[in-house]
Amino acid sequence: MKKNIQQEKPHEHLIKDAKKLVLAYPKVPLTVDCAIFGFEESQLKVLVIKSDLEMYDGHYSLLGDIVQDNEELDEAAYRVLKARTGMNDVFLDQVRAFSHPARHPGGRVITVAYCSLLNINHHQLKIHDNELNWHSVSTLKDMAFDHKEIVDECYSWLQKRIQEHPLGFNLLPEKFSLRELQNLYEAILGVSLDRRNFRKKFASMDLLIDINEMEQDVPHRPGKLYKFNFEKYETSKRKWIGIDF
Amino acid sequence: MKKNIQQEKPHEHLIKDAKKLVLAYPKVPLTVDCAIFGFEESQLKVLVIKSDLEMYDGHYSLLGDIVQDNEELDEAAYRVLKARTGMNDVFLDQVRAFSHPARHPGGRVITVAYCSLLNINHHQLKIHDNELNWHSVSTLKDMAFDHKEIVDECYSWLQKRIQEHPLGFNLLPEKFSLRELQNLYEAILGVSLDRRNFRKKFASMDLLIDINEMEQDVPHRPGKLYKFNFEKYETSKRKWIGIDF
DNA sequence: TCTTTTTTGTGTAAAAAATACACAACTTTG
DNA sequence: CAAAGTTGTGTATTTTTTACACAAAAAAGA
Repeated sequence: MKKNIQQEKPHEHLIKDAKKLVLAYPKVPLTVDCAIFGFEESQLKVLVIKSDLEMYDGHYSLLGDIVQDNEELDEAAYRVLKARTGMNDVFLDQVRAFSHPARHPGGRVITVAYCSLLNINHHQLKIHDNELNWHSVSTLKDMAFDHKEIVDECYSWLQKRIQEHPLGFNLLPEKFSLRELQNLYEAILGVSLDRRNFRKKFASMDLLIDINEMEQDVPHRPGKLYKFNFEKYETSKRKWIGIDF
Repeated sequence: MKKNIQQEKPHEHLIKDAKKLVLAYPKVPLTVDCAIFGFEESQLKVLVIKSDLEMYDGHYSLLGDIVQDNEELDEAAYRVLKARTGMNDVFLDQVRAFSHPARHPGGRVITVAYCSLLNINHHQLKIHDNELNWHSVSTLKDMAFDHKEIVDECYSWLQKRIQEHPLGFNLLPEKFSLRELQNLYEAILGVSLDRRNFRKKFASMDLLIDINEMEQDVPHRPGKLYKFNFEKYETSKRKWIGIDF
């Protein structure tokens, strides 16, 4: 009863013209939105701009733009970032796509959210624009579109990420004190941490370079300054195996 | 020198017609692709189908489809999943968007990748189609489009996720033995784990329900069967705070 | 210049978690 | 009934995490 006649390569069903196929696909408008975080006065801030849609008058929105033809999503996000901050070499990572059909009042627009981290005090950064400003993440509300949801998700993403990867250093100046570093972690995670254990933890990682400089112009005893050893980190990333939930 | 005249509400720049705005946006074809994982014979498998594009003749691709008008991405992914597996209540989560302009030979198509986990032996699941089959993840190569990259990324995502969340149970039958559970973790993480420590770990979590049944039809001493206590897990999710990289 | 305030910098003890490791009992198979 | 393969369990060691206190340094203000 074995059937030996195998119907190999049923060529009759194969599509020859891929271009024609794609031309028939429905298309949707696609944007990127960037949650650009900064750290100032021991607070996590996010860069927002007044919405230019009348129905969202007075509400803030994230920086975003249309994705251009033949532009990668990462490129588009980076373009938005560069256009508004003038900065290069900024940390940027995709978080996820948001696709609720009613998320944009003008009709269906799908957006891909990006999370970006930068040092607010960087010299290249010039937020002259009155409409553009740093807003404390904790007091943010009433944003345009679904941007509050996007910020919330990017913030959660950041909270998790910062515990597992050395992202936080993107928010600090190149040289920083252990107190600044701890303030950063406390602000982002929303917890207070034991100072001695915090320092011990970073000491045991051995990824901070003591540059033998002290803080300047602080209204108290200055602390030592450190740099993060990105090079060592890159070469010694360890893979953690464990089960914990 | 203080300027008191504030230009409040520059209404002249606000956009009234959001619909008109969106109509002017460029549009792109958008798809979803699902990396549907299953676990069989102590191996992680992924559901693949022969590509229907002539230029990818003989190559496998993931299951995917166009995102329809007014369809959410999650919906579209779920629709793909349901159409091919007939299954409901399947684990599904967005991984990320892939947007390389040359990723599709027919022109620009952006895709959003989803990761799905299901029990291969589930009774509703019927992979009759000759062209559709379970392929071992470890031996997968030469896929159509950028689907190998997508699978790799979904697999990495899964490896990380399974250590922090109880996803793995979606790949097992409702009742499973500790050996099956350990085989699953070992296969996905690609490591071997100490049996006693593995069991101790799960015992200490106290999330497995001993249902007082034994394995049937195994060619050796049968082990106890357990269920995962999803209810308890949901109510007792703990937030872990720590720094480790 | 002296006192107050604030912050830096450090160590140890206890608890918890992770790791390494071995043996007896059970079930099936032949 | 012997052999093979697997289940189920405990303890000792090491590592990691946590909790906790005090002296010294610098700045600010009197």
